[in-house]
Amino acid sequence: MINQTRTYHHGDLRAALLSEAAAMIAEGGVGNMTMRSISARLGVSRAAPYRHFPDRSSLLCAVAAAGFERLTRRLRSIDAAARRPSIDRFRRMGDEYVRFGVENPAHYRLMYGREALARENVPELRRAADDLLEFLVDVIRAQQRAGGIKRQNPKTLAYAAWSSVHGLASLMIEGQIDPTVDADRLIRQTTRTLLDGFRVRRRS
Amino acid sequence: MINQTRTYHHGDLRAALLSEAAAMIAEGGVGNMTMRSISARLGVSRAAPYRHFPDRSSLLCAVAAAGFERLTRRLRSIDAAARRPSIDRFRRMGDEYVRFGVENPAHYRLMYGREALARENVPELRRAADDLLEFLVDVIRAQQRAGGIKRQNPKTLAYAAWSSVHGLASLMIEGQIDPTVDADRLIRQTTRTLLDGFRVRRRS
DNA sequence: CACACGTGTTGACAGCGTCAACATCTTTCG
DNA sequence: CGAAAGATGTTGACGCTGTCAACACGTGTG
Repeated sequence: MINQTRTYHHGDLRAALLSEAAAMIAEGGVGNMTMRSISARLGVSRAAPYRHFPDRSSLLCAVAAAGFERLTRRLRSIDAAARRPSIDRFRRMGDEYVRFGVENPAHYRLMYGREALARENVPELRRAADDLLEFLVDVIRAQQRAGGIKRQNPKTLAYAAWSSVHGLASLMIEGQIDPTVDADRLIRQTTRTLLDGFRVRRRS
Repeated sequence: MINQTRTYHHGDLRAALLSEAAAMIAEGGVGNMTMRSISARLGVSRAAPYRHFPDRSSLLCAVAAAGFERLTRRLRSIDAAARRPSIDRFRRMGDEYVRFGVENPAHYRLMYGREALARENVPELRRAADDLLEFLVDVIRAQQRAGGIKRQNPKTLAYAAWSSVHGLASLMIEGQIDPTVDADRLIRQTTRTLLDGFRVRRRS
């Protein structure tokens, strides 16, 4: 609005679409972003977005991929904060994962939802999700080397950890958790229990 | 007055809608069930379903609730199979939960998805999901009495268990799991790791 | 300078959920 | 027994959607 120089060409419509789509989704869910409404908000005609994304699904996929990248970066920053792998830091990464979901419910839903029908055909999204898993596996390998968690196939353990935090985030987002329970406490206790299962087994 | 199952014009349109909707969702996902297409398949006009459900969302909610009931029944049947709570049977309930999701991906998605916008306004659905949680808590209490798992707030443990199996089911359904890994094996290992975290803590 | 190409616009179409008005069938009850 | 009441199904219409074809404009390249 400050600088709205009226030009026939928008300037960088593609980037504007990505950012505006994310904003609209955060405001009112995925259904809030229609091709017509986002065009109107950006001051272009309803067909203009189709010059940058073949269809609505593709735009959503790109937003979802950006979400995966943001999540991975956030987890990575925790991992990088300390120099040696501590088991507690691993647990706090789990907390952080869940918090990301709870803080960005609509975006998180989109990342894992089936809204993006063509997800198989969008390598960008596939790679973003794969990067997250790969990062998880790396962290687990480091923890195993440090002797903090049991020596099982790290990928299998990564899936187990991912399942736990993703499941908790999903349940919280979808309103399946009793609102009277303390959310932060539940998150912490869940990651603790998860970690207990990851520790080196002390056979009875 | 509320004489719900009486055959007037169609026969039992309400029941037919529920069953046909479930079938269409299983065939092609939630988006495959449109009010117009389901009407056509049942040989009624496009507005007829509105005599039984106020809108599409409500019909979906009812189908979702039926899914929760079916899932709970399935888990309950495992629990009832043996007379005393065994820790392995608890684990196998987790396997069964994940299998239900994988076998009914579209239905499972609907149960936990936001497709049903009015879910808060549909007590039937709320209660069906609550029943599932309640059943989980009961099972965990029994296991605690039998001394198999640690004595922590059973509801907290139930949420942790639910998170794990729901998360794994969700990841598998959404295609986030490397297709080269053996699914059954992954499920078993995940529920094992989960259970390790539930066992009585043997402090180092 | 011409021309091609990337980008934005307009008009149009079929499909959707949903409502109001109307039609038909069943039940109720005087 | 018959009429009124109510439940159930139909039709027409509206505004919304995603998307395409045809057209218009600006810009960079030869």
